[in-house]
Amino acid sequence: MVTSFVHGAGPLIRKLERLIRLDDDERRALDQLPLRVATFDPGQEIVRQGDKPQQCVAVLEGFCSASKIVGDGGRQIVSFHIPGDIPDLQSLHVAEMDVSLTALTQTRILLIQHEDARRLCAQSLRITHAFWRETLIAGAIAKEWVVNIGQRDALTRVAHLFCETIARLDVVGLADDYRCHFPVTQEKLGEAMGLSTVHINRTLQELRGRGLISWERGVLEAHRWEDLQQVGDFDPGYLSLAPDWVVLR
Amino acid sequence: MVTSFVHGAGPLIRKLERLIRLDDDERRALDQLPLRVATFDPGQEIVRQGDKPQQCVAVLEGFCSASKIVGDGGRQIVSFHIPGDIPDLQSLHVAEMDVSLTALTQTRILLIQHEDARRLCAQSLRITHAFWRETLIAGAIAKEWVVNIGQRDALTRVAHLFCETIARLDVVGLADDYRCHFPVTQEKLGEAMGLSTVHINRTLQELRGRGLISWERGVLEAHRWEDLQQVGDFDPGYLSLAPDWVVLR
DNA sequence: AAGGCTTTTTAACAAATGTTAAAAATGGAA
DNA sequence: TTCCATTTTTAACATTTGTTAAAAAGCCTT
Repeated sequence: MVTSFVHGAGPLIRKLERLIRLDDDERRALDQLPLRVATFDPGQEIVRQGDKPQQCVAVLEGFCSASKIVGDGGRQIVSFHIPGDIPDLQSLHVAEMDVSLTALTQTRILLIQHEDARRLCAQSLRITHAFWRETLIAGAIAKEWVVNIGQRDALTRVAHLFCETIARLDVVGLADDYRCHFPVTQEKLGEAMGLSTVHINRTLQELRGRGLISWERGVLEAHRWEDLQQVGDFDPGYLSLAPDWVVLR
Repeated sequence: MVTSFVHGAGPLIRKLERLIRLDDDERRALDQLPLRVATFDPGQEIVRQGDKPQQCVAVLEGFCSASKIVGDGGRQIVSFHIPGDIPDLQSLHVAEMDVSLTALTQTRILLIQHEDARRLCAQSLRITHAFWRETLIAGAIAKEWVVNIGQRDALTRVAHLFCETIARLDVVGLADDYRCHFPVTQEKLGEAMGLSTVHINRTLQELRGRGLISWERGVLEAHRWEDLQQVGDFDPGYLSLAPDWVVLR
């Protein structure tokens, strides 16, 4: 892992400001954070299940997955992470990583020492709430994944994931006209959806055959967003937070 | 819904002290909370998906489920809640309830006004962290449910849920020698596991036939805990937090 | 004890998805 | 360009799980 010190809290500040308003003091505190950046190649593990990390990571560029290994050797991807996500914020409170984070593409990661994150929390209740809100969104997405895998057939399930992905990327400006980067193999998609690679392939052909999507060379496009939402039984409500003035005055 | 004012922050204080240490000021603040208790009959909805509640609930007695409805009318239970849980704490930050909470048994619920919870957070960083930690455990359980439903076959899946339930009830002193109340119909169990009632029944017979469990009149017992853990591919790590001194000094 | 509702169990069959293996296509690296 | 590895696609078949319906058992109320 190659890391370098940087003075670039910009992306982190923008991230937190999507979660909650920050005042000048808070922005200044974030700006003074000693941050490092690390780069990972596709397939590299960023953090491993069972690790006891002393830092959190924020995705600057690239895509990652969070996965757990089961007894028989299978792997379940429990979330995909996109730029702006802080996928292991829970490591501030949980002793051992319950998932592995793996880079799906060339990925740039911001490293935030736990110590620094805790100092920030102690200094600013609002930043604490922002962190908490980040983990709540992750929890809401996880619950929706339970529903998706537990109740929906393969076609609906995959359509739902595509909708979720486009919706989340849109928030950070990475989806343009229902078109986004989605650099995942069909095998990975299967691991995320609890489906075999072969069945994923069948399902994709059906979605393409219905003219709902195209997905080539890692670029996903929804051709008829409304219809895709309907086929995917997708309602984006679970992705959004209450306005921060409800929480903090 | 019948409610009555009470002066009984005791259970709430004990709950939070399982999450983080509290000092006298914090205990006093909790003690002064204007709390109400509500009672629900089996099958009654405590909070409904889409609601915008002004309060959180803490389970004092009884069992509840959190579920989401899907487009075709199906229902997925995304979590079971036991005494000590605060199942809708996320409503402090999320505008609309993303799940419905339903009483599975006669249930006593403590109501905490959002306003009061927010004041507590503003007064005590430690209580904020305690709340955050509660939601993180819920998130960890949700991720494990994704794994359970996505990767494990029916037998393993149900065995895993039984292990999780016994382990969680044990923490609050409600499991004795791997024996606990688990007042759920096979239909509900199916909704939780993404399996049909019929298949749940087949699976239970297999578990009983192997002498791993008994489950009669709502009382679940693991006869050979180690073996049940193994069949259920259960590792309780995801249920526990870092000691609080790691987080706050 | 009888009646009626809910829950569990059984059975036969249907459908969705998994498995294995191989062929075709794709994309880098030399 | 060619080669090699990875990924996607196809095919045939196996297995798990779902569906429907009805019977049996359990449980609450009268």
